[in-house]
Amino acid sequence: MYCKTMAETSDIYEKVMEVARRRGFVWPSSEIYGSIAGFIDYGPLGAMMKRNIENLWRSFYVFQEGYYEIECPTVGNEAIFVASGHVKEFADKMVQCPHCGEYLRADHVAAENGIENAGTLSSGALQAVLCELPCPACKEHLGEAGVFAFNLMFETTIGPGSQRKGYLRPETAQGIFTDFPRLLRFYRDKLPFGAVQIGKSYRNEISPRQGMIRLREFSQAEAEIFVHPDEKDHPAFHRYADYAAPLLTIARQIDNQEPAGITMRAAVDEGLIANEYVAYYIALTHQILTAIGVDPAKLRFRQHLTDERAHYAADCWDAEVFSGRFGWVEIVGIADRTNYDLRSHAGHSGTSMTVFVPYDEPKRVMKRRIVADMGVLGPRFRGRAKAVADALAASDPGEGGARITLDGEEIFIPADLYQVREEEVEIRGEEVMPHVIEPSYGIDRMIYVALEHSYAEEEVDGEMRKVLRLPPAISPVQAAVFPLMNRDGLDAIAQTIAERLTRCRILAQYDDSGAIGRRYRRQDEIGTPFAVTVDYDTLEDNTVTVRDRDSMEQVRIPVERLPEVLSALISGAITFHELRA
RNA sequence: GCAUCGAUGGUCUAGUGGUAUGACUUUGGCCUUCCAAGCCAAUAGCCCGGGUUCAAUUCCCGGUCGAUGCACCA
Repeated sequence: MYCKTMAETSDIYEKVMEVARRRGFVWPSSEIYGSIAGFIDYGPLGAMMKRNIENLWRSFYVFQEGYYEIECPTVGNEAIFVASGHVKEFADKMVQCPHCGEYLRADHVAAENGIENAGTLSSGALQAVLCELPCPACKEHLGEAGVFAFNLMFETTIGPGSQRKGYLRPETAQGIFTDFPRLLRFYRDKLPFGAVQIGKSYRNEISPRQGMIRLREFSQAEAEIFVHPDEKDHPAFHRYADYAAPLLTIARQIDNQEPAGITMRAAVDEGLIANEYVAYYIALTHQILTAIGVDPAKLRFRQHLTDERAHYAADCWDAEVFSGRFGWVEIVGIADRTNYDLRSHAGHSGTSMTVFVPYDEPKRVMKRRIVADMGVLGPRFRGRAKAVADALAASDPGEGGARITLDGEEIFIPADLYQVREEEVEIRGEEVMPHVIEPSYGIDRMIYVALEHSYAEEEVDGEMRKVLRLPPAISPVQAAVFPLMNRDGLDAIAQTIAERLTRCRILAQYDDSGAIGRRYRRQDEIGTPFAVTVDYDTLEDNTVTVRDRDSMEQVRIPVERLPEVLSALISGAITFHELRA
């Protein structure tokens, strides 16, 4: 009865999650009261690994790129999300069939019945259309079933009396946009600049059934980079110009082709990627994802199809990682969002969201000014005189006078009530509304794919060895320290070594329980890259063995060199193989 | 959200209208000079709520979580 292929594909997920649960990476949240789908706890090792991944991300975006991190509340007032479009757009119009109780997407039912532009109809219009249509489940007429919006944002109220509506943010980005004027000051009024935020976001998913992949509370790492709309060349593009990444362009998707490895320079030159900024962050993302242990052979960058991408976006690429369980999973979205967000917030808030960009040389232009004769206008228009003068200034006067419109009333102003002056004005620059380049990372998904891709089973002496081949930089524990025997003072030496390593900020775990082989296996399973063993030779010459998780090979080094050697191994400054040589 | 199926120590599992099998793990002890060795012992379990019944882990209903299909996925 059960589909065998499904059982096989879910294998890797089951295995990874079994280890993750048992060893303290990921747990169902509030398990003792019954967990709720879409919420997870990170256990001790998971929380450590998550922090390591976030720090690796920081090392790129904050340290390399110089985009400072900010931290905004997860609860935002309604106005933010009205402006961002989430209140209106981040919702599905739904209808419940009065006969069978089925929940349906109202616009989909309409579209299936040949209604044009069903997706753009208002709730009221949909309601009218749906009355006569049959429920796709039970075929009865939907009748007066009410169309309601199911918004994916969690709603809350702020303050006593619950007067004020708030939402849990569905993305961290809005906090950066709403701080734009402050950030602009912070970066001393110059483009380009960027800000990043790592934090929780919330989406009340209808049916989150994909474990760690689709969560209702999840962590994002987002960067918003504000650039001049006409200057989308990245100042450090040379860093990734020759970096090749597998690109699944729109054309290749239409032709059903595989992604092609292509350098960023070529991709921009050939117009495959909209600009250097987008290309730059595609390459940087490739670097980050492979650094956390994603298999490069299972990584691709897929360009959003024209109808898939938001109408305001100039270009959008998803970093997709292949999961044995979920297929190609979107991990990162990299979009050129143009000035959509800033324009929207400027409009709704009335706050200027522009940057004054001075010209190299101030421009002198002849400008025609229309100056009203207030001495006459004042008495004639009284309270409206100022408005008339302003309208006049913006008008285009004809021969005998100017026609202006004020409060819907057309007024003719004779030419003798104003002067037209041709003046030379100096223009020092212009107000520019920046465009936004947005790389947006799903941290939880990064953690899952890092675990899945690093999970390995191999046979050693007839026994199965489970090992997480995590890159040392993201392994929750970086070194294990064992006494070969739990006696003859070996244990005391090993404990001293473990303490010394932790003082050097290498997270080391001491373990003297059970046979040495068992202890190696325990650490293999949680991805600890290196294990130090104190043996009887240590008593003679003060050397210990360092064992490499992946090759299970060992090398002897003096105890005093341990912090230095392990640090180099963990940072990748040297490889274990080079150490052995 | 609907439909089908499932849920037994930490993990994987056997089984049952009369409180539960085995293995692994874990802890303590013995042993052990580098990859889950051996011996002894201990800890620990029937998803939650209601119903039927003298008695429910088992049967029924509802819920939660998970798998699958449909729907959904800004």
